[in-house]
Amino acid sequence: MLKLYNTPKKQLETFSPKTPEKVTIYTCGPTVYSAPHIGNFAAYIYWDLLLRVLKKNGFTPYRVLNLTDVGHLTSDADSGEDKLEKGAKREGKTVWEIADTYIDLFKSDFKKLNLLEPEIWARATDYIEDSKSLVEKLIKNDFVYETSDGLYFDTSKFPAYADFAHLDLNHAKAGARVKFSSEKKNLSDFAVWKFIKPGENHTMRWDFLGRPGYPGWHLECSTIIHKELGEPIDIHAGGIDHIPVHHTNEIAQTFGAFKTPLAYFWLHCNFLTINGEKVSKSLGNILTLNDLEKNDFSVFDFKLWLYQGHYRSERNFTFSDLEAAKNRRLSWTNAYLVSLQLAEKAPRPSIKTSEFTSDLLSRLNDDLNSASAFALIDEKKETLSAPDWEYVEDLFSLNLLENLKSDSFSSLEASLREKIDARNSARLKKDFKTADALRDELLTRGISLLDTPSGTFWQLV
RNA sequence: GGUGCUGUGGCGGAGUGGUUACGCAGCGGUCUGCAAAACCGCGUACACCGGUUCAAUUCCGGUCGGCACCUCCA
Repeated sequence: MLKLYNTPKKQLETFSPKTPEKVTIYTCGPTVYSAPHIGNFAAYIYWDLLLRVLKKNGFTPYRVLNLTDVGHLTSDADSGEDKLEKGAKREGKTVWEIADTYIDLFKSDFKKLNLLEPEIWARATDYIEDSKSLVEKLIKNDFVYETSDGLYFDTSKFPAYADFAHLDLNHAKAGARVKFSSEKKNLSDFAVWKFIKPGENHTMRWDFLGRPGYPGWHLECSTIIHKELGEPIDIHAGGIDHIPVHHTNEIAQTFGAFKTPLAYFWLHCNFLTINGEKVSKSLGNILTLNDLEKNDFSVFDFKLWLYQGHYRSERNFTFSDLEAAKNRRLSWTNAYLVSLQLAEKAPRPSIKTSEFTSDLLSRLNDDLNSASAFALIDEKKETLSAPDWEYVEDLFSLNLLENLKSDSFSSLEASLREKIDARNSARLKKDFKTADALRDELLTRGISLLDTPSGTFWQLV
């Protein structure tokens, strides 16, 4: 029985989807205007575990991941510059080129991490017509009003507006740090569509209501969910930062247009800090997957590091902690290799399998408690069979055998076995010089030997 | 200022009203021809002050920290 923490309810709830054969999931995707960093990927790594746990529970996830390639202003107050326009200016490219570049980069990093591909990659600009018709519904239902710079959602017409995030609108400090449009009726009102004024330079533009404009940044999620999944969906997931504004506004739009809730379950992951500071460009502490690799880490070390904690806890990234994760991962790799070598002749009893795997899954079913699941792996790692390790890989996709490089296990095993047998017969003859020479030779290839009462095994250094 | 989260041994990090995970690092030991990144063992932690209770790290209140969001963000 899978239990998940449902943000608006502030408690764990048993997950049961409308249709187990098609669990509808929407995970908020990136704005594609600059290189994705490890903080961005933390979210997708956590949600990947969610998908894999759902599968092991017999569900079939159907997931949409959006790519925001338009209309994302530099400020939630619907003022400021469009981020893509800004990126284009910075790099001397068109906004369309910027979007393509960073979508490609995002997808290739996504693949590098071995994350499950969504059923649908949804580019916001592919849904402009649908977005327009959603706005038309909002107009028809009398939820929007017009100002000089766009169409705004009147949040006072949605009585439950503050409920989702438990907002205290009366105490919100009006314009404390954000200057807001004086034409707005309520502080929390937000743009669903922005007008492009004559002379204003905005490359991405669409005609709507007889004038040029572009969609507000909350709009695409409501639109895409309506078009591809049909609300209410089973799970809507995203970063913790989206609770008070973005998700609150999505819910308002969907209610205004369709009079229905948006999702049954809302999952939010916490943020990463790096060396105790928030990840931000201005602090200059952005790290990409590439930076990890340049420092001699695998992206899977990062994945393991993340899963050592919980998705709802804030995590502080340091390279020395990543080192600890790397060492842990190597020890799992070696335990896995020993189980494979045993499987060649005397496999470990398979009775362990069902017990271990069900225990592992039940720990994950407790709100994706991967840290607890990892503790179980460590406790049992000396007794796990090769199928047990496959199960671990199914869930966490840590690519434990990554460092075998191009060699497959069985070809490597065959070639190493010859050397190992030669060394052991030298040892029997007390020819330790030859035996040690063979051991040293393997060591230079990154292989260490493990002599045990039940035979000699090889491992990676 | 508002809102939310949080304070666990050297570091990281789960969890629990009473049997005190797990990892990394460290130390000690075992196996071994010698070794070992292999195995075993060790450290006796839960910010502080009250309260509830037979019993609190775990519940409640307060104090003092830390962080995040309210600015684009996952």
